[in-house]
Amino acid sequence: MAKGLPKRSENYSEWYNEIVKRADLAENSAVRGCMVIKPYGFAIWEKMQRALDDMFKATGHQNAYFPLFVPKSFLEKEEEHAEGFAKECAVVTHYRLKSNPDGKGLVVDPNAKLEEELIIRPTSETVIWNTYKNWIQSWRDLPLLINQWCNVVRWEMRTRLFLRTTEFLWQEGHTAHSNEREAIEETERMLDIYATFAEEWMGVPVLRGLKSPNERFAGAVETYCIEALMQDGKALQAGTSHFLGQNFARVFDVKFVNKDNQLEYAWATSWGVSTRLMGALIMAHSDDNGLVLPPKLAPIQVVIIPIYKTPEELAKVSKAVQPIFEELKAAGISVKYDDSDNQRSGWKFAEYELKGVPIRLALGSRDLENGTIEVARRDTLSKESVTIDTAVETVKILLEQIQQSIFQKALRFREANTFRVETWDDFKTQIERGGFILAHWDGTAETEEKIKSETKATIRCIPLDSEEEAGKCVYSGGPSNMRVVFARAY
RNA sequence: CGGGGCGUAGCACAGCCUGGUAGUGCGCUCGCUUUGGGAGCGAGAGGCCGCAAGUUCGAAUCUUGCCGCCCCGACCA
Repeated sequence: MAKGLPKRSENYSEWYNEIVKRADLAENSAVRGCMVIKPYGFAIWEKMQRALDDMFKATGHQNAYFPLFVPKSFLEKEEEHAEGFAKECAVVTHYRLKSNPDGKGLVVDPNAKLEEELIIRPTSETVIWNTYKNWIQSWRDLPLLINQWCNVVRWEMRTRLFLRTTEFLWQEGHTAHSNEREAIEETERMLDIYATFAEEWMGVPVLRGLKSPNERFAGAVETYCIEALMQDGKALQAGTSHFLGQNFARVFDVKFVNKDNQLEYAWATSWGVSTRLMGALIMAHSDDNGLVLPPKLAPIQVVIIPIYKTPEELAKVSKAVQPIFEELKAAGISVKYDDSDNQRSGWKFAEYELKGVPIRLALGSRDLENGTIEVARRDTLSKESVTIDTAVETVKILLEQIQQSIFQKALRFREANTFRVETWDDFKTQIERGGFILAHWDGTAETEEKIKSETKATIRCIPLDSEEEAGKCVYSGGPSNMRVVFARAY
């Protein structure tokens, strides 16, 4: 176990915080609720960005950039949207400071009050649809498939590194379509991309589903989401894709002439994932030794550590390492040879485990004699010695295996922690133990609200693949034709 | 905004109750010995004890006020 790291099973949130800190991912900044993402953490985020961006481009999307500031009048336009975000907006009211006439420092210059307040974007639907008005005239302008990578600000009461920060990084896609069917297809396509990314890149299995009306994005007709289960039994919403209908087109007057020469409002979608994915990644796989990274997202996939006593010995080891290092690099594998002499090898072992590096190779004089090298995998902590000439091949196979294996492990965990529950008593007992609960729900907001206030459990989603099944609501006993997923969530 | 807790070296903390030389561990610097799972010994550097006022011969310690941070709720990607 990593020295000084709290045990995952004893205090999950402390464990989480320590992993974030000790693995050099991020830290709280001096600015309230904001975080500093450190280079190692950012390198992981960049890998996520690149993979997602490639998927967006492959489905015809283009990147663009829209303003940070949203005039208050924009935000007001769509009523539900405005109401949903009003409580968490940072507002710019002035544009100038001046020296404090009563002493040191600066004060807001009262003469520099803005005529209209500017909101720092909590999301960009309004600025973007205000722009789309000028971009869309004809059905030939559609579909318009735009994404932007940016930061947003939501003034949350309580924050947690990566999971909920006042400012966070994300991508938000905003598309416009000429008809409803195509917009819904887009919404589902993007959800699918998110699910694929979560499972194949992050190794995090997700449920795909619809949000209940209560949990829907403010201003959306339908919100699709992917939900992941963390190791402490709590759910994490990992991505959302919204079908916005014509709501934003209507309030921003985005009309186009269709093929029948009729004026029509455009149909909208929006979808996003954020740096919260970093939190999901950490919580889904890591253990008492630190972070566990899927090879596809690891900034360093293989670390090579020399074991030596004297400089001469190091020189010999380095010479033996060199061809392996080059070959791995040539194979497109990100490899680091850590021959720094300010730490001992045992310290390095622990350090790279803490940082989640998937594979460690260790080579010492004993190996030189035997023509072997030690290969250790981070996910299982198992070690084996292989002959030096098979090392590169072993690494290639192992990287694949680890990627699969951590996904399978997370999947088994989710399966073992998903429960079909029939009675309210069982529900209350099970929710305390964590996990996903599949239960019948009468479909009313009242029941949903009562369950939430009595147990802190929310409907995470109505799974897309769930089958019709007659049953009785676990709370009210009312009729239900489908099970929904309940859990406590981050 | 309610309820708890904490501000002392780069980091983690003790000391405060009962006022009197500023401490410990980690980290850092130097030296020697070590080196196949977070090395050992020795020597050293490093402090406006959160800020301000008060009580006192004397305050890290007592009193009051302020500021900041963390945890638990309400809010949430």
